[in-house]
Amino acid sequence: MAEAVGVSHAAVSYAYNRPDKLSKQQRARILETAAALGYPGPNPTGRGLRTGKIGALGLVLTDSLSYAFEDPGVALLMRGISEVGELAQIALTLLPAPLETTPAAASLDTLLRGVVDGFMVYAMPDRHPVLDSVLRRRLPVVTIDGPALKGHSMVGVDDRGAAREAARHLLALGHRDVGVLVSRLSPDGRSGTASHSRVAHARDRVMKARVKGYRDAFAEAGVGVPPVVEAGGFSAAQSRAGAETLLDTRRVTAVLAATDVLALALLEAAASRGLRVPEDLAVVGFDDLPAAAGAGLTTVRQPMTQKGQQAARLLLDTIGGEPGTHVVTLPTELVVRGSTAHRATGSAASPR
Amino acid sequence: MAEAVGVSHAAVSYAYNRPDKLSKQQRARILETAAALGYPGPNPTGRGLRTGKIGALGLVLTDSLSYAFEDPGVALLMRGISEVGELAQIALTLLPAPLETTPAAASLDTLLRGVVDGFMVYAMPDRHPVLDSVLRRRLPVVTIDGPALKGHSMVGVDDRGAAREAARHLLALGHRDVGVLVSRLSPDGRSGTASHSRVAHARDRVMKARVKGYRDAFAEAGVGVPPVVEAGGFSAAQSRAGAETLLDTRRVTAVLAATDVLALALLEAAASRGLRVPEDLAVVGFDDLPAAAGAGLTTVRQPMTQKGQQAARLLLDTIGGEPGTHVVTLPTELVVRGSTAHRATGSAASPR
DNA sequence: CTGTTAGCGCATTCAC
DNA sequence: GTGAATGCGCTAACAG
Repeated sequence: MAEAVGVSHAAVSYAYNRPDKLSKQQRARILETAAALGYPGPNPTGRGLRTGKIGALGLVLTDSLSYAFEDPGVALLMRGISEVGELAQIALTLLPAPLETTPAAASLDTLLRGVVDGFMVYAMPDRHPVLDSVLRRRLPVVTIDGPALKGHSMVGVDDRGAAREAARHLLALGHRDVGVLVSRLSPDGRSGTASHSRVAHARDRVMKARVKGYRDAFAEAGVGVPPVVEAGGFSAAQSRAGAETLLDTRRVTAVLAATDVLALALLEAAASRGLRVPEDLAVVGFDDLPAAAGAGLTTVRQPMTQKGQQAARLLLDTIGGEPGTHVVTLPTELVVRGSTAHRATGSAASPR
Repeated sequence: MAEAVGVSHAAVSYAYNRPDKLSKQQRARILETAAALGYPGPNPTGRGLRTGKIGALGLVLTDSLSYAFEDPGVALLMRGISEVGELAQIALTLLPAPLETTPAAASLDTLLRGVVDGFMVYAMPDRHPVLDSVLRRRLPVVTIDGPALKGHSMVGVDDRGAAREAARHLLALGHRDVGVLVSRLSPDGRSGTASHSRVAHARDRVMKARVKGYRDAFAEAGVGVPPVVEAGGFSAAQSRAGAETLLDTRRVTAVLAATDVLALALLEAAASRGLRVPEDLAVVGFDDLPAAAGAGLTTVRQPMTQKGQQAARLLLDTIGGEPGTHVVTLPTELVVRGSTAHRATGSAASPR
């Protein structure tokens, strides 16, 4: 420490944090000699230990971070978080929540060791062990898209209601042979047609809620339960494969894709086999990613950036000591574009 | 602390970090009572203070983080970093490097307070004050795409050489009336046609290097220096505006766009005014973003993900105590697609 | 205004 | 094997 240069220990601390508690010249001299000696200023770790505040928000993402960056939605979410974080001079720390197959000890390491003031948990399947780790830290937590954690805030949308509306749209257009395409119902890598039981036991709350919403609409309309095909994951390759599977095995005039990534893959798959959209195949997505507009995709818009903003604000408030458990539900909106702008005629696209 | 429950202070530390230095049952009992008492395990801040290692890499991004997520290249970079970081059980902390117009005190706060083991600095213009802050911390630093910092490693590509090749490609196709479109030469918000002097004093090294490369090729070919139009920033809106400006003010048969985002904006602008690509207008981009392939864009491929991987590895090595300053230059490659697959005829697209 | 004191939670010596 | 002492760098409270 630089107190060797004249003053005492605490004085230099004041020089940095409490300019008012020091004479102007004293402070100037301290800062000056600090610069001369190459003292980098108060050590953040020491300060953190003392104050209990680090200045970083943790964002816990499913599986590997490297996947997360493939998902355009995650970028929007982070963007929202950043906007709020920057204002508060707070950094954003990305914490991967490893696959459950990883050895337990190692898997929780990053979480348990993450130097943050609180956590935001995104897209975590039910019963994921990482939830326990996060809770164990006894820091403020905000979940995004659930799960609802007792005593913690949460932000999300009404996935079920929004999906219901998407399905109603298709039904109103006259579609009766409709397929449902989801990314994954549970993180076990399975793909293909999903049984009723698999849907019922799905651990991905969001996918499950959307499927439920779709079914609601079919039940209302007195139309039979639509078949559900699972891509097995979120990657572009898996999405494309799922789309192909659906088109190969089902005779449908329309598809309810539970995410835009799936819907976009479906559009490509349809094009590659010469299906016209929406004449031969109508497609509805979910999310309204930036790419959806360009592709003319009818989809459910959900405000990802706002989700991030809200989550960050909620977390910051909780860290700041504000009490209360908030559940924020953001609005969604069905955006009708070219991929469904057509009345179904009854001539279903047939399997290959 | 939980030593009230039987054993002493250090024992519980051993229980977590040195399983070998404790009897099996002792350790089991400690961990068990810890769980019962809800002890979250060693406090990361305390540990960090003691060991000097935090378990997080800082990524310093230009301007605001919220912008950063608009840039598809940043996502690829982060992806590469994450792949390496995850393996090492290291978190990634995003640090915004505020605009220079922000009050100095506040602007450096996040950097100086960031609790990380080292920094990766991306796309920082020359003489940006944030560089001083980073250096002041006396932590390991790796710059990505420069600037070269004495005593620190750096990873990048040969922007000038790659750009030269892109320009040669256009020249070989017979183009003589070529425009250059760049995002920004210096972070001062200026846009429009850039003077020779503005190019010479550009603070964005990457843009400057690419322009130089383009010019190299024109000099080689004995063709006059191409005009440079500056979009003024990286956003979609600015890119589009820059594209319009170029097409409005210059009579060109081809454009060298210094980034794919610009090239894609150009493609849209061209389409909206009925210009055929490549017949009326040839376009070459730079980066080879995922979207480039879909758009049939001829472009220079640079391995963004690998850049991230390399940077993270280099930083981890340095943190690990490995000495040496490395400069890693990754390879690039010209990818020819539809946007230039045509010989120029001499009939230049005319300004509106 | 200034200097002194105490401890934030931990990992690591060193004795036992 | 185990326990006790030391200090990582800092800030807040207090005494001058």
